[in-house]
Amino acid sequence: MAAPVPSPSPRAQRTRAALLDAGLDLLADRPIDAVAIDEVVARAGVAKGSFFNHFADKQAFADAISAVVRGEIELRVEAVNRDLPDPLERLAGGMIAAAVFAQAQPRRAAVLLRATSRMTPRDHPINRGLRADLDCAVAAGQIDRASTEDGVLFWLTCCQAVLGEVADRALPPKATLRLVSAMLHLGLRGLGASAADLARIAAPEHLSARFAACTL
Amino acid sequence: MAAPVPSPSPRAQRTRAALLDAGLDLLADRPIDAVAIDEVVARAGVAKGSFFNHFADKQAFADAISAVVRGEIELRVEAVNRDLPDPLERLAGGMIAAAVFAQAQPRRAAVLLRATSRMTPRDHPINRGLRADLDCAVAAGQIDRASTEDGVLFWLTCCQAVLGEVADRALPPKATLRLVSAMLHLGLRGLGASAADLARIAAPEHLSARFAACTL
DNA sequence: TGTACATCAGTGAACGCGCGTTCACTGATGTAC
DNA sequence: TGTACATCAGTGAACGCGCGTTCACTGATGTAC
Repeated sequence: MAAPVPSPSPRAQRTRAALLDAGLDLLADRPIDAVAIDEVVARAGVAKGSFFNHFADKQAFADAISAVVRGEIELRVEAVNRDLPDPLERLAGGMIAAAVFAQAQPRRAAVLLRATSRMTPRDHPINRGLRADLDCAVAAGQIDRASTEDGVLFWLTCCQAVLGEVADRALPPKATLRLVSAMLHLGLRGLGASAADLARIAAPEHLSARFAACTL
Repeated sequence: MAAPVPSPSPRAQRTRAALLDAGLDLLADRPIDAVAIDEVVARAGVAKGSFFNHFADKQAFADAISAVVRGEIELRVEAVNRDLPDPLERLAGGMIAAAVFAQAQPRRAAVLLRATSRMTPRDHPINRGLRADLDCAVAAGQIDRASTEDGVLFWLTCCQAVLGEVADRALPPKATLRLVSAMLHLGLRGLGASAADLARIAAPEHLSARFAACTL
């Protein structure tokens, strides 16, 4: 039997959302240890005790907030890659999603950049997809046969650099597009993509369209 | 007149060094906010009051520690690049230094990775050198003409990925060399280096020699 | 639809301890003569 | 070289407040009949 999921009441949902919103804002500027629960509840407009109705402790709260932001990015990755089978385009989609998110929500991106420093462990779902796309691109002869592990590290790193750069410098849309185009060139060429693929995937007009497909 | 620098007494130097050592060890595992000054002084074997003889406050202490580690890496970069004029070799040298350091001192590398998350601001000396090498490589026709800014971001990011990977996974020397060779391929090719330059610079025997030149 | 009761979520006062910072004092190091 | 004095650095007890966590109570929401 499916456990009778005790879906939380609307009131509880509102309180939880208010706490998460407050936390998202506060964690954009400071690490979790420098944020007092008093601040969180004050900003959320709820009593201090309510905090512990929703989160076991401070760390659980921080984890929940990271999960929220990661989830938002993953949604964008799915959106921008929907129905695109070309593995190189899918790799590009990850970077595009990171960039669009950082541009639209620089403060939320900052939260993620601060969270546990380095991104996602080896076999996180987000990396599983990335690895699959890399393997697929190798199989299709679009990029060099090289260690997939190294490729994952390399590509994730490039995407993270874009996320950080756009969020830190609060780049406007135009500059964001420029940066993504440049980083796609650097990154995909590093993987061994052909000049033709590069020109196609990093072309500004093409990117523009993909950026648009990335909104929720 | 040069100010009569009041060079600290040997006793003071010893105390300061003990505090820094203790901090280096503790900050490898936890962020500064999660490290109590009591722990630092206990490990250093000095009285709590001494801490404030040497550091204005906790944050100044954390900054000093970051500076120590950054300095150690910079020394290795200088060592490995000494008398090497080829800009591509010098770019590789930065990555090699990061890798060797992370391999020899994974805990110190962890301190740096945790410190203020993203690396060094735009015009930090370490980046100035990197930018010069990039410009130089472009001028020599070894890599593509592209935005130097993007190149700095890209290369720094690759080096940081290597630092993190080697330190986090505590890679042994062999695996470290393998990773550096792979990341040099990915990174330098991304910048547009020729196949010949790549083969020369990332060759394992050549790298081995450079690794050896990187000790202090 | 109305009433009684059970459960769920919110409230804010209270607690207590951990930790950064201060300070008066002591001992060591260095300097002048 | 020896003595007196000044400065520098170390010491650890004391302080006090900030903050995470608890808890008894209240009000709201949902359910049974």
